[in-house]
Parts: sequence; structure tokens; C-alpha cells
Amino acid sequence: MTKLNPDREALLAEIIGDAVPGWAILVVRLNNVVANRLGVTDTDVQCLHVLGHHGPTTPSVLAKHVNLTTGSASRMIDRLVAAGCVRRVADPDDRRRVLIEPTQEGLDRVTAAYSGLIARTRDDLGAFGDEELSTLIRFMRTAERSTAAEIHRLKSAPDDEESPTGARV
Amino acid sequence: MTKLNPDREALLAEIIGDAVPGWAILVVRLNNVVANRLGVTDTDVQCLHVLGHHGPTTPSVLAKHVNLTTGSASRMIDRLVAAGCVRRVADPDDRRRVLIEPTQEGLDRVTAAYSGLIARTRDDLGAFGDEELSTLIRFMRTAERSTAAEIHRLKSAPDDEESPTGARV
DNA sequence: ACAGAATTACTGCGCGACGCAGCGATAACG
DNA sequence: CGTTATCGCTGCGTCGCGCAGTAATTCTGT
Repeated sequence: MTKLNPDREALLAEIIGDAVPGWAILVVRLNNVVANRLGVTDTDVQCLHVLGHHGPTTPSVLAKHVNLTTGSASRMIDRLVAAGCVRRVADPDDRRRVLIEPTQEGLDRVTAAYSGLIARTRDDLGAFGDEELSTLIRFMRTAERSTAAEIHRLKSAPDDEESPTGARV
Repeated sequence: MTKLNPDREALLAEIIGDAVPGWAILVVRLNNVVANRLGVTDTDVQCLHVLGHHGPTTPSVLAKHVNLTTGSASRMIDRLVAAGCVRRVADPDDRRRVLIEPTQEGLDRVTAAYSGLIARTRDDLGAFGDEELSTLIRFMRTAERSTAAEIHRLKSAPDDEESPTGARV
């Protein structure tokens, strides 16, 4: 399937070197804008996203997902509770654990903040056929897997095995 | 082009509600991990990304792209200069201005940090044909435009015209 | 041509988010 | 049943950030 089109290398370079990074930059920036608008930290909105994506979890796993210590996560949860976005629920099976679940207001606030982008994206996707949508999903899933794998690799690496080991640029 | 496939709504919902958010969460988390690995702030790596994407710019426009005040941007540039990732160059045409340009070491450090993900993504894209790659590029570009437009809209909105105006969830 | 306004980048200062270390409470284990 | 591990939470110091003010330079209007 490869090397059929001589422009394929150009397509790959455009995706990897331009399209994806350009989008990623704007995603990070949008999250920051949304955080400022909601009056919370970037970390807090990231936490809300994780909650919306994984469902209610404990502070410790939440801390892992946002790269925070459990202490800082505790403070973060304090802020989100004070903001009315999140609720602490005691775990009946393990009385040490506390489950963090988003409140309806919290869910509404974040969905409202992203409703504009959602509408735009829905419009944009109107220009794509069903097959193309499937292609997009397929790529997003693989990108998700690869990104997760890379996160795991970087977090469990001795902090300097990149030049020797890593693939050349 | 719409409503041909009864599953189309499911595809749209999966992209907008699951695939894109899931990937976006991992992207910002990866940026955080990379920042910790490079020993700088999330904002700093975002700044480096902007420099790599837009080329050398002034502190003020850099501040706009990372949602910082010019004062904080000045400090950020101080950090990046101290880290050897960036250089201050006087603008000969306007002696007030200072151009910020990444150093070779800075470029190498960030590309090295992402080399793993780049390799993985290149592998992933091997499973896609040329037409599909074009589709991916097309979507990323529209997503880029929509995200930029949404950022601009949110930043210039009176802070509370979301429930009345915004599209319903 | 020159005085005033505007732009650019840069510093005190206070606030707040984060990491680190330590603590009490609960659970798991031998 | 005593010991150890896990979970979540609190002082304390550090540091990034916004706000306000400043010096230098450019632009503007008459």
C-alpha cells in the first residue's frame, strides 16, 4: 500500500510536521482559554475532562492522570468542590477511598464551554463521507494508543535515554 | 450527503464525544510530561512549539499565543534563555522590539522529546492509504481553523454569553 | 520640526498552584 | 493480632503568573 504515490512522503511530513502539531498547539491554548473563562486552572479542566472520559475515580488515580502528587490533587479537588464542579463521595467498600464524581453543574459548565467548538466541528464533519468518518475514527484511536504508550514510556524512562536509544529525528 | 447512512449520527457522536476529546486529553498530558522531562514549564514547551510553528517572533505576539501578559512572557523568555533553548535578537528596524528565536539546542531538545511519538505515528500511518492521508489532512486543517476561531470567539466574549447564545448541548 | 501619545519590553509585589515530607485512618498480610 | 502497606489529607517552601508602573523607542499631529 506504500510507495504507490510519490507524494506520500510529503503527505506524511505534512501530517506529522505540520497538521498535528498545529492542531495540538491550538488545543492546548483553547483549554487554557476555557480554564480562564471557568475561573479555574488548566489542571482543573484537565481533571474535569478525565472525569468526563473515565467516570468517577479516586483522587490518587486522578492525580496520575493529570501528573500531580496526591497532595496537590487533594487541593485541586478542594478547588473543584468549592467551584461546585465536583463532589466527594465516600467509598463504602474501602473507607480510606473517596470517589470523585462530577456534579451536573460541572458537566454543564464544561459542555457549555465547548459547545461552540462542538457545533463547528459538527459542521466541519458535514464535508466528510461516512467512509471518511470511519477513517478519521480509526486514526484518532491509533493516535490515542500511541500517545498513551509514549506517555507511559517517557514517564518510566531514566530521564536521559533519548539520544542514545531514541529513533533519530 | 447527510442522513444517507443511519449510523452516521453514531459516527459523529463517537468522533466529537469520544475520539477527539480522548486524544486531546492525552496530548495535553504528553505535553506536561515532556515539560517535566525538559525541566521547564508547560507554558515554556507551548512557547517552543509556537516558535517552531510560526518562526521567530517578538515577546508580545508570543505572549498572545500562549495566553500570557507581556511581563510573564518576559520571565518565560528569561527561563528559556537560561535553559539554552532560545535567544534574544535585537530587531534592527525597531529598536524597541526583540526577536525571540529558538537555538539549535532548543530545537533538538524538543524534537528529541517527541521523536518517539513521531516514529510511532509514522508507523501508524502506514495502515492508511494516500486518499485516507489526504482525508486526515483535510480534517486536521478544518479542525485547526475551527479551534482558532473558537479561541478568538471565547477570548473576545463578555464572559457570560454562553447559555443564552450558545448552541444547546 | 517637535511635543505628546502610543507601543514594546522589562521589573516590584502579592497571590496562588505545586512538590515534598509527614500524619491519621483504614485495609491487607503473616 | 501485630506489622506493614495504602489512601487521602495538611504545613512549608518554591516558583510561575497577573497587575501595575517604568524606561526606551517610534509614531502622530499641527
